[in-house]
Amino acid sequence: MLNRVILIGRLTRDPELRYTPAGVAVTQFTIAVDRPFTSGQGEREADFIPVVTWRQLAETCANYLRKGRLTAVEGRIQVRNYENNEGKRVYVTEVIADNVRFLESNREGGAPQESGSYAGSNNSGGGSFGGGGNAPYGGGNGGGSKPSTPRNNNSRDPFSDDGRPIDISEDDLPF
Amino acid sequence: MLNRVILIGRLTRDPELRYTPAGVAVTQFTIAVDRPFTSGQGEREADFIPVVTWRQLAETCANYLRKGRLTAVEGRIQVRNYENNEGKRVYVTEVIADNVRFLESNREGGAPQESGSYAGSNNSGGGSFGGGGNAPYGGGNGGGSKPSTPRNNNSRDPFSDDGRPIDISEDDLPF
Amino acid sequence: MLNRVILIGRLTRDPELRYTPAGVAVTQFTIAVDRPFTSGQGEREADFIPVVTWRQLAETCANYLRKGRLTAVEGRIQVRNYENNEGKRVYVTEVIADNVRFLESNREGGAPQESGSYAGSNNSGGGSFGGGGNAPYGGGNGGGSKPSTPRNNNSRDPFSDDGRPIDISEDDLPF
Amino acid sequence: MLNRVILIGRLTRDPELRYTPAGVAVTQFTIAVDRPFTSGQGEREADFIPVVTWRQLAETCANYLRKGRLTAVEGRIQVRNYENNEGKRVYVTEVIADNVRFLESNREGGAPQESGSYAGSNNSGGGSFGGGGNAPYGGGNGGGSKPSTPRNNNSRDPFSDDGRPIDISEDDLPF
DNA sequence: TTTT
DNA sequence: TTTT
Repeated sequence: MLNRVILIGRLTRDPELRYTPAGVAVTQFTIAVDRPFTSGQGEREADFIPVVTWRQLAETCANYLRKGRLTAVEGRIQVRNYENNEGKRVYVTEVIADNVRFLESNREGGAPQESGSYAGSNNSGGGSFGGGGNAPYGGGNGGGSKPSTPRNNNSRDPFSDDGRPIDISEDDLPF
Repeated sequence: MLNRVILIGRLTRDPELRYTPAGVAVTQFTIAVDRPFTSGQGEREADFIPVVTWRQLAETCANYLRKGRLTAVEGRIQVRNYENNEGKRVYVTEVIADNVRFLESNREGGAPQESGSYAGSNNSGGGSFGGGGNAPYGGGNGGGSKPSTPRNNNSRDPFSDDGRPIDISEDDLPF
Repeated sequence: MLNRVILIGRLTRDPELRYTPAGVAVTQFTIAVDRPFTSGQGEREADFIPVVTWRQLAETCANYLRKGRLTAVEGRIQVRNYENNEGKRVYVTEVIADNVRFLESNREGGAPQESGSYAGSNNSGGGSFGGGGNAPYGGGNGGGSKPSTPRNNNSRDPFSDDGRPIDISEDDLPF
Repeated sequence: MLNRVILIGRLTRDPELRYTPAGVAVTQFTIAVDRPFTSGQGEREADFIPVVTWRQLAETCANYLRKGRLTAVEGRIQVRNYENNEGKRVYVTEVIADNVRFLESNREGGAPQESGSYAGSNNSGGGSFGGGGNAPYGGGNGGGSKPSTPRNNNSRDPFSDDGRPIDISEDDLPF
């Protein structure tokens, strides 16, 4: 009946923008959030929490977020599951974000960017990677930063780019 | 740097109280939270979110929560991982709760219990299931408790209806 | 840049539905939230927090909420100010809610209603109190409804008790 | 029963550190949070939200926060009231913070500081303004920043420094 | 009375 | 598999 998450942490990699077969933008990234205490061994640990954004917000995140950036994320916890190639049910827990705030700007030494986007209207999509990424608030994009090429290739990760269509079905589309 | 979750939903089962080898109480349960929208096929789905509580709060939850009960949970997302018996790394995402509110009492037809506990002091543990379940706030009640009348609500309420037009202008309209 | 509030408490009065001159529905109510500690004199105190809802949600609240009901509110803090009749600036702090959950049903002894509404589309307003109060999710129920059995909870639950020791190590112990 | 607030915004002034007669540190500051929409006149507005911190966290905030800094605040809404000098009851709404995160460092062009503090242990206090401000994490304090001298002098503001003891009683002391 |  |  109520499901609300707020996180502040840093991206572990550049975000990955994809499109569903129907052309809806999705971007995924992981945010590292330091724990508020140290482990038994005196080490400061972090939780690595997967985040998913959809549509306009997906494109904004792909355009503006980068590895290492301090970021605030607001959303809800979602647990989806699928059957892997060994016939075993795998559970994936993600934060579906509807609000993302960029707490550090693109420019070196610059101030945090007073931007971010609430989940916006549907994007009729083109399907081409990185296409149509409308900048919010008319801003220059701040650097050669086109959305990073995916680096990982683990068939268990629903977001890995292995040339096959993503395993997020249209059914997972929120709102 | 910040990691906060608030959930309201229902327990899918009775909670399970265990003790670590060192005698620290842990209880786990899963809370079903309905999604705020219907799926493509028009069905209302839910997320099943695992919750973990420790120490005194663990014992209180084990004593007072039951399958089906409406419950509010406050905590943080934790992602731990371990190697399974096939040598594969498995990731487990849980909400570590530090505040749990029982929104329905134990007795049929009763009012929600105005209780719940913040994470408390360490419990040196006994090991026996259900042992030591100290009632919060002085005692089993759960009883005839009709919704408490709000404490005081005299002329101080700025929203009392005194027949004059409201002082909210159109400018205050959000969204 | 981010402003999020979640409250659970009880209404101090029935909600008040008004309409702006342009016919937009607004309802206001105050929610009493017990403090999580007792005062120096050992009394349990509460905060009385004013809540405002707009449009469809305003009408739903006016139709379903009543004095004393346990209610969850999600929204943002707003501080507005106006000049009073003595020419003095008065500051008013309210929670502008975009999500309200009714944790107790209308009928005595009934289960909490699995309803509530996200801020919806504009309502062109009628002006008559209680008009148009569309029940959310198809209808008056409120009835014999014993807590719904959680939808499904088959073998997928990672916390089912299968007799083996739990896989949480002492290292996972927080705080 | 549950009362949680999370804010991200900028300080409108340097924070003000005081001590209660019993020597407990309190600091107050206001955080400006931009609204997520523009007003009818197309202007972007903000809410100015008063924040109070106690004890160790109060001293940390006084030492590290400055006007204009981007800051995350976690806490609860508190509504207290007192009688002003005209015998009228005045309501004051504040966020009592138990977690504050400094999202911008003290150094120009530097990275956000991975610090902040959870509400800590009591401080037996000295009573002298600015005394005893133990730096967290052993850090140098980062600049000529001694706690700002108070600037405002409105007898209605419980935090104004007019030479009289503050009107926050020991009773308001949380936890 | 306000921050970028 | 991870961020500063």
